[in-house]
Amino acid sequence: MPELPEVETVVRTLEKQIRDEEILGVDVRYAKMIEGDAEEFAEALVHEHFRTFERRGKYLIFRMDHVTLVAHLRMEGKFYIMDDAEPLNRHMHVIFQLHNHKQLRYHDTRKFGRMCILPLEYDFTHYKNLGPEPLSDAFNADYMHQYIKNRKVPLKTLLLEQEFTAGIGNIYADEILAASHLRPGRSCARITRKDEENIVNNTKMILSAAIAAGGTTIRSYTSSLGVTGRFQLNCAVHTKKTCAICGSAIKVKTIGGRSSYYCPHCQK
DNA sequence: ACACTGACCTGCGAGC
DNA sequence: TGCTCGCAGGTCAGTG
Repeated sequence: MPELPEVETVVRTLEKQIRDEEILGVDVRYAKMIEGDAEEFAEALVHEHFRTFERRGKYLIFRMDHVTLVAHLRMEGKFYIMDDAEPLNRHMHVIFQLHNHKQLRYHDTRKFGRMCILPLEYDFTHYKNLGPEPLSDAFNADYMHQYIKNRKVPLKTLLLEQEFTAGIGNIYADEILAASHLRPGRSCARITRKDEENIVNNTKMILSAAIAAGGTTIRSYTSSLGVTGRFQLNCAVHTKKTCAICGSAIKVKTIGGRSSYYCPHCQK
């Protein structure tokens, strides 16, 4: 379940670990992981160096010398940096050979993650119709007000729409709505201007707190644990049994096809 | 244009 | 104990 804060942590951690490292070879062990031709993917990356590290929504973006490498972890994707003498397991699907017997390994139990190659100068501003970054000034109450005009989807569904804002997943969507005292099933057509401001402000607060918390794990990073970041920091409602504020039993409801946790007392 | 559903995958836990 | 079944969830194609 890596969402924006986790992806940000992974990108910053990898930057520390493999910046300017050269790829000597690429072994794609599960071809469907690659969008496009897996052999061309591998060939395009040989002798390329990891130059800069960016994130757009939940996408990891590595600018190399002549191409851009893009990766999406989906639910369970993880990068590991390991010695090439370490045995591979059956969930390691893409292996990047580096110098000094080092390897960058992509691990994904459910094989949902994807990677692809794009041109070096590719502009990700409108990639896959992604909306504004939630931590940017472009994501504000005015923008939200405009966006939800003529819409009536549940707030939970709205927050998960990457076209609305890029990077929020199931866990943080629940947390943002809990902090905003709004139920996930509430229609976006039935909220006030003040609610819009609360949602925007709480989104920024919760995501930046999560990034700050994830960032602290960089120091304790060890290759055997994978480059993951700290997941699910101090959730108020997600997967909780009782509300930390009022003690009410947390309810679970499927909204937009996803389990949504909320406090029936604190959220209206 | 909008809204909703199923497919993609595998591991795990509940229930029988 | 061993089996089946449903669930987990990000994204996209397909349908209404």
